[in-house]
Amino acid sequence: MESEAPKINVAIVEDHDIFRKRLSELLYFYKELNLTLVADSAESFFEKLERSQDEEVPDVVLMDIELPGMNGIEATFELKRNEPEMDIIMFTVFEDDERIFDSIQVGATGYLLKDTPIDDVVNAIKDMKEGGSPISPSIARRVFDMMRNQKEKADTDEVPFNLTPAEIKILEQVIDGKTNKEIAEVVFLSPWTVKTHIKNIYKKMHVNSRAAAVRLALKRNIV
Amino acid sequence: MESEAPKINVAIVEDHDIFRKRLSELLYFYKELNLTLVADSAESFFEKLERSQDEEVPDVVLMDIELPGMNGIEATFELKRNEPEMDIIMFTVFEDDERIFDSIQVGATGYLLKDTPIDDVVNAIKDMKEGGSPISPSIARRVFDMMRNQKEKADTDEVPFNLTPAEIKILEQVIDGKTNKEIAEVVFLSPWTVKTHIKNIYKKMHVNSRAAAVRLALKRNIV
DNA sequence: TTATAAATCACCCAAATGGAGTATTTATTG
DNA sequence: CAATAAATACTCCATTTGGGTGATTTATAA
Repeated sequence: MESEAPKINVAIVEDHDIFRKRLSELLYFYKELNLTLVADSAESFFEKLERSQDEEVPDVVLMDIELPGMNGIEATFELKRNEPEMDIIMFTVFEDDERIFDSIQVGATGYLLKDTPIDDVVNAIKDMKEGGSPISPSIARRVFDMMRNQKEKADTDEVPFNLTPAEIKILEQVIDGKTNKEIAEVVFLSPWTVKTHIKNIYKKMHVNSRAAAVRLALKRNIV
Repeated sequence: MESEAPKINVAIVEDHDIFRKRLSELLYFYKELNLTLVADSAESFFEKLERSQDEEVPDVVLMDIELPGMNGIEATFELKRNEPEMDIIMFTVFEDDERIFDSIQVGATGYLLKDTPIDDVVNAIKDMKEGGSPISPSIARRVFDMMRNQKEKADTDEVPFNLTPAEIKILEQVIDGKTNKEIAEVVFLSPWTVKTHIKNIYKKMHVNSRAAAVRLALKRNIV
């Protein structure tokens, strides 16, 4: 009965040197885990992720929210776009509704405060791999509150993607089922420019196909 | 002042031998027209259309509704799908609401009874090329009536595409922005089957891209 | 029983798409 | 003035689509 379950690959993204080191050291003691990737910024995390071997790709990411450059929520947004199956725990000292709500929106699986004991963090990681969503109790309370009056939040969310006027114009054409070339003729732009706009639209809307963009745009009447 | 305007290319689709011949002969006398394509069925019409040179492609089609095999309304539906700029006059001896309504729906530009004098037919053709929609008076009356209580008709139209259960299932996946391959995995089918279904969906929905299909499906909540 | 519709799988090919870069110009705003 | 956002244009490349054709199986209706 050596290792029944495979080790869980864990990554840490944390800019605070002392906290990062301490967390790394502590996690080494847990044989169920395999610390494969440690970064001090979202940017370096993505770089390292690209270069990592298959067997080193993290299953779980402990993501600090307050990061220099790209913050943890943006990073999670990007990460879930490309690696939807990766579980991400947001780590923060703050517990404001905005951050909690946004984190959930962008696809975080868990949300822990930084004062969570290391044992609980490890349990959280294991819980997640079994389909759970570990959340610090104080955070959970906030989440429940938000759930109760989700209406306002939902309304706030109706002002979603900050599409520029040019992008909206092109998105409308996409919704009409036009090809890039056809759109280019309508708006008097080069097809390449149209393509660039569409790529930017995809990034902002968090999709990667016309069909998905149309669906989202109609759902949140951007039309 | 020879030929100010270019000749209008005209096609005839009519299975009744005598009527077709007579119409062809009469049209020859009109120098504004250029009879380039005469067929006795929708099928042969499409065949000939494919093989016709650029300068022979009809601008206007005189389409009989009562045809053996594919009827004139279906043929118009198909034709407008591929040649939206082509003007089609429906020709028939009947004047029932169903046929009139369907003809308009599939994109016919004009609707004439077969007893229309040849001069009027020629005028109808010229009218159409100037943006008009020639309609026999008795037909026009019916159309106006339909306009007045369009509500019922519109409701009837809300049950539009007879998609099969399998097709609906796949359309839902398309709406979710999935690729054919991804859909194939979800529904346990080969990607080729998925593709076949999607092609059939397009035909039924009268579209030719995922974006357009999604838009239509959402507009008429097929979801 | 013979059409007919539905569902399934397959191949070919041209066109369109999505993704990742690079680069210039023009506002706008701190 | 420098930094930033927006708009514009272009290249390369792999993947996906859309369209055409053809074929088999099953079920249902004429």
